[in-house]
Amino acid sequence: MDVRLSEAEWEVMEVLWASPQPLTATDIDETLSKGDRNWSLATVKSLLSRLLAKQAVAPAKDGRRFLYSPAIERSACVARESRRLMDRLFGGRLSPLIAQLADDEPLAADDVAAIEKLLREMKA
Amino acid sequence: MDVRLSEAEWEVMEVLWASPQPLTATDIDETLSKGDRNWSLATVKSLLSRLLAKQAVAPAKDGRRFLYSPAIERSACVARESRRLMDRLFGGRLSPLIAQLADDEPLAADDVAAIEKLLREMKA
DNA sequence: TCGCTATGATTACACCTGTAATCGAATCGG
DNA sequence: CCGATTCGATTACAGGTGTAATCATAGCGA
Repeated sequence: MDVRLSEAEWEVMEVLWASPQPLTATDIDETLSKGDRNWSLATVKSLLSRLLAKQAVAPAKDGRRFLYSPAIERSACVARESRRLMDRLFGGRLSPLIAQLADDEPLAADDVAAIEKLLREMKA
Repeated sequence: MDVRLSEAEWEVMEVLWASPQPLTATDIDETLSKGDRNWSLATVKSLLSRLLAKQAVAPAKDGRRFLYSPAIERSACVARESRRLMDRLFGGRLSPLIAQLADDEPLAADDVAAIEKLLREMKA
């Protein structure tokens, strides 16, 4: 349940999360090759093995091969990572995080609007 | 310049960043022992060696031992880590990050107020 | 002066990570 | 039916990480 993903494992999970269908190792490799990642198929299979070991993906036998689908939710993983960072670097407060990021690079106008909307909804 | 810190290294750096004075390895070990971290002095010294190797801390000889002070800025490290996470998990947008964290656990009222203030200042 | 102690340096070592090669079995094409 | 291909599984291997023991040495206390 408490799964920690390495960065390379994340990349594989992102492909699975983005797909409505279970995928084969080859599918995943091809999708990744279209991005900036250019791993060998063997590498992708290694990562899948590790993800299987930590039960982050679920295998379904399809003849001689496997179809893989995510066994954990992206939102849960994202929540855990975000919270870790916020706790570790900002003492669990959100506003310094925002200040930091906004200071680093000005926010897009629609991003600001989205945040304001969030705050309004939160109060309701 | 482009320093990546491991989590254990971060803990050591936090102690140095929090101190107005350079510290000895023993000082750092004692400070950490007061927290939840309970490393042996040897461990702290190992971490200091690694931080020296990546030039994240600066040593000043003080007789037979060293006084250590940070050689990189906390804000720069924090900015880099925050941005990495935002890019990796939220496509570089801030609002989904906030939505995620707020959804995960309601924000403190004063945190909300701080964010509103930030937004107002940003527009000015 | 001489052993004890504190200190940085060196070495250790298991586990994680990125990145893959290889192996053995299954299958497909001919 | 046989060789080529395709899979998953196993193994590899260097570099990072957490955690520390050990070593050499320089000074402190008696």
